[in-house]
Amino acid sequence: MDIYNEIARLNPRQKEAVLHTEGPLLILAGAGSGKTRVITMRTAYLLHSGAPASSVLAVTFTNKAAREMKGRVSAMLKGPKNKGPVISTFHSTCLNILRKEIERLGYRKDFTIYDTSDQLSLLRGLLNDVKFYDKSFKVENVLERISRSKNDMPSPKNSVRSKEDDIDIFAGALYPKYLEALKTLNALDFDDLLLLALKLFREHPDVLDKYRDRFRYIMVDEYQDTNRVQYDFIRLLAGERKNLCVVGDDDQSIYGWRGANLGNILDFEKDFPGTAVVRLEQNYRSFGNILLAANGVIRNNRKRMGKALWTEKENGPEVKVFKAADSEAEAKWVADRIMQLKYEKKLSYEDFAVIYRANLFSRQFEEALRRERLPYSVVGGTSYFEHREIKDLASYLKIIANPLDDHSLLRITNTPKRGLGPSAIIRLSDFARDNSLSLLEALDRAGEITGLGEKAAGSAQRFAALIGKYGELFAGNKGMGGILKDLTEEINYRDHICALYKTPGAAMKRLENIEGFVESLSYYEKDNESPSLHGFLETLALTDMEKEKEEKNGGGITLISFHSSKGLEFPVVFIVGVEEDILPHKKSVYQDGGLEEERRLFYVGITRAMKELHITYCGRRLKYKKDEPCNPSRFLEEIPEEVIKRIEGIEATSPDEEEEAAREFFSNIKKIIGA
DNA sequence: GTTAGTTCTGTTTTT
DNA sequence: CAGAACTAAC
Repeated sequence: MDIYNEIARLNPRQKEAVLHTEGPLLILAGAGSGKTRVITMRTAYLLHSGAPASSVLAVTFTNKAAREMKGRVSAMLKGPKNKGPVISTFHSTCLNILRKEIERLGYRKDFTIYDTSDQLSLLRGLLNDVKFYDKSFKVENVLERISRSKNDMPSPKNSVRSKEDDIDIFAGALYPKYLEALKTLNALDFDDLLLLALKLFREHPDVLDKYRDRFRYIMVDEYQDTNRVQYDFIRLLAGERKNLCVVGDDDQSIYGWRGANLGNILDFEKDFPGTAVVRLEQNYRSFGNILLAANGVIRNNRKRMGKALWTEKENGPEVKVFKAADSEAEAKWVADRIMQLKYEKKLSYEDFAVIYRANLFSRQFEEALRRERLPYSVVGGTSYFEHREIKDLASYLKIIANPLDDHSLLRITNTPKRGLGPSAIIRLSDFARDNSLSLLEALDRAGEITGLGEKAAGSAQRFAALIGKYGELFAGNKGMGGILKDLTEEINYRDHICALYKTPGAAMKRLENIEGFVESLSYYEKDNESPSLHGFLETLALTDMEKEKEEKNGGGITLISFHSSKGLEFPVVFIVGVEEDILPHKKSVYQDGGLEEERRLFYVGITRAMKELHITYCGRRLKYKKDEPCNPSRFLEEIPEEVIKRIEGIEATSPDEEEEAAREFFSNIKKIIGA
């Protein structure tokens, strides 16, 4: 049997994790400890020892992780090519359940999913009719609070709501309105997907039983990133059987700001008595010195399970710490160093990564690399779905798929212009409200509205008819790409875009995006067994459309943020901008647990490196407009000095910072006295 | 309904 | 400084 051979090649800890199939299991998988290998093999072993594939559920956070795991599992189960286990993200797992059962909760089945930008614009609209709207509250912050309260619902474990500030109170006041709005729009936001699935389990034991009976073995990846709702969901699903295996690394929890609850992993043993804990501490990725640096840093965190990576590999070169005069010098040094190493060690560009705290830092490195003609690609940044034209077209599809979605309809009633300005819209929405109609129905019956001009009424009715017509066309579920294309032509969207963007280049780009969007619908249709408009919209909302990204990532040196780098590895890593106020980010220092999370971020960065690690910081840096001196990060001192080799840049730190400060001081005084 | 001018604010990001 | 987001004026 092949699988036993494979298992025999594992280290003792790994083996233990793979062979433990019944009862709760916590795998603390350090960076580079062969985690993916263990969980795929564990899955294979489960199936091999007789568990039906459909009884195994593996939940991940990202589509990427799910895809990767699926690929590796199916490669391992080369024999019978029948259906594998269910491997999907939290959100799509819940969505699949809701699609079948949501009517139990009094929702309609044809709901649509609102992404963050939908949520924001919905909130903006709501904000306008709220009294105490303090403009210093940003919609984003309000949404964050709302989402937060959705995610850490009070429960015995965290009922203490210590800090309540004005935004909290405000968000609290808005919360019910927001929920109500979503409900009437027949829409769910991302949080709802999880929350409602949980509600379903809580309120309908028969449904819960059904799924408990089906999923007998559950695995959760990146468990340190789970929030309260996810925790409850999983715990319920695992039920009495508790064949629950969670895999994670408390030291790599870097999404606390998004609601991840480190307590979930720290308290797992308490919550599931009899848990077997397996620590995977042997690292197969990095040279010794890199691990010494990583351990040295992370050791300073108090809230953790405790774990130290070790390796059989040699120590390798020291960690280079470079102090640059300024950010330009930093970028140039990195570029030069890459050229040199590439040549010396015969590496390829793909072997290098530059890791920074915030995406905006990518710029200086892009410039330096471009100057030296080194190929690179930037990971992250604004997604293509943020583009207005994509959102417009998506809104068309949404209202077609979900006739109750007033909000999406609102976005496009006058896009492109069809003579339905604000006053007409107000009349229409009033009419809808007074007669408890959806906005679309109101448009259809615009003729009955007193005070609405004939022209506007006609336009509204024509528009409603258009939506109705395409509703029927799309209901056929075939040739949807073509139908969408017809739609864009019928509404003259092309002209709209050309009028909007004056430069031909910009307009061209937008038009290409539109074409791309139509293509992605056609592609979805071809790729899917039973395609539907709803299905497409779900894919749109729930997947990152990785193909797009991968095409964009044309190889070369990788420029990436700490957050996105998690899970990746590179032979040579440069961690840049390791300065106070940047790496422990200025704002993080005040949040509780903030500093420790920043430290974990640094730890994640360090452990990406396989062979060589470089850390850089600047003596001074352009901040907004001013050139300000900066200090090395406090985390640097936590790296054991013996693994470090310091390199000083040319002493360009102005020999007398004091003199400069003095000069500034005097010029300020001059200003004050009005000289 | 658009356009130009003004103010403000600068993390991390998946679903 | 640069980009977004909001306002005021055409």
